[in-house]
Amino acid sequence: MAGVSKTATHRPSEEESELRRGPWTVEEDTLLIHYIAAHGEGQWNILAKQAGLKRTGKSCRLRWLNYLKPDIKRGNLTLQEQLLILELHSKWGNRWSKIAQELPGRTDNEIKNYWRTRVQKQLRQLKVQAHSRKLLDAICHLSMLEAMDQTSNYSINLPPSLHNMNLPNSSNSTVLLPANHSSGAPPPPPPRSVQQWPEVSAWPPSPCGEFIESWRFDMVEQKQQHEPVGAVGDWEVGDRDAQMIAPDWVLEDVMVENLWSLDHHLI
DNA sequence: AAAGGACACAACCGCACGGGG
DNA sequence: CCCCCGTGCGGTTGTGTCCTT
Repeated sequence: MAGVSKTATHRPSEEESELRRGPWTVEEDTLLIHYIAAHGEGQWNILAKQAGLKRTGKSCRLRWLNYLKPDIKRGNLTLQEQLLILELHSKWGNRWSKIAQELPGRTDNEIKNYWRTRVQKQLRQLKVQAHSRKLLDAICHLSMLEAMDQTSNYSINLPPSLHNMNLPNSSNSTVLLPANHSSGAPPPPPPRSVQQWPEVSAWPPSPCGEFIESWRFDMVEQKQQHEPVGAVGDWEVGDRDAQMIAPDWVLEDVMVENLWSLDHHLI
């Protein structure tokens, strides 16, 4: 990569030998930031020259959008963000930029890296089938489990897109998420009604339980680093939204078609 | 302590698309 | 209609860091 030139496709120019590649230096970052602060972004090739950067316009644009832009959010993805990525990927596939639009402050590159390094690894290890409803089911279980986690010091607010999923409305699969905990306070303990709040172990076994447990463990490990609730989305969880997915729920056709378009050889 | 492997992430690449000349 | 250029996107790779043996 750095210092590796693909000369077969590289367009030669008189300045080629001066073009820098690889990691950006602090000085380059400073140049780019100051130039954009004064002149705005866009016209990246011109920008690169006028700013005195020995980089391609493309490289400048990428550096700005993925790293230097002021509203870029640093740090680990929150649970909410991870769940949203899972859900959106199930709908849109590898449309990283589109997914990134739903996560303010996160870049498509970051989400893509997260998916390839974390999610795909997990799916591969657990041999979760692509294009299976199991995984989406697991996501819903996972959301619910996290929301009910008594040791959690944060609350989880499902993204609106999850509320719009085609969930069944059967009486034995409702009201598993305590409503009215979107203000940042920890979720209240669930009422001990067996019918409404069955013990986790008494729930219908998830078709992807191993995946869930693995994922939960992964998430618990990250809890120390989580941002305060509300730092990302202000998703509200209302009574209507506090519904749990049943094990036999029906996927919308479009979701089935787009579900987990992972590389088949990896699964 | 050292070596090798695994992992995470920044950065690059090719390609596609749209607008302007 | 064609060409050029800027931009955006998804896939891939290089490299530093962490982990394991």
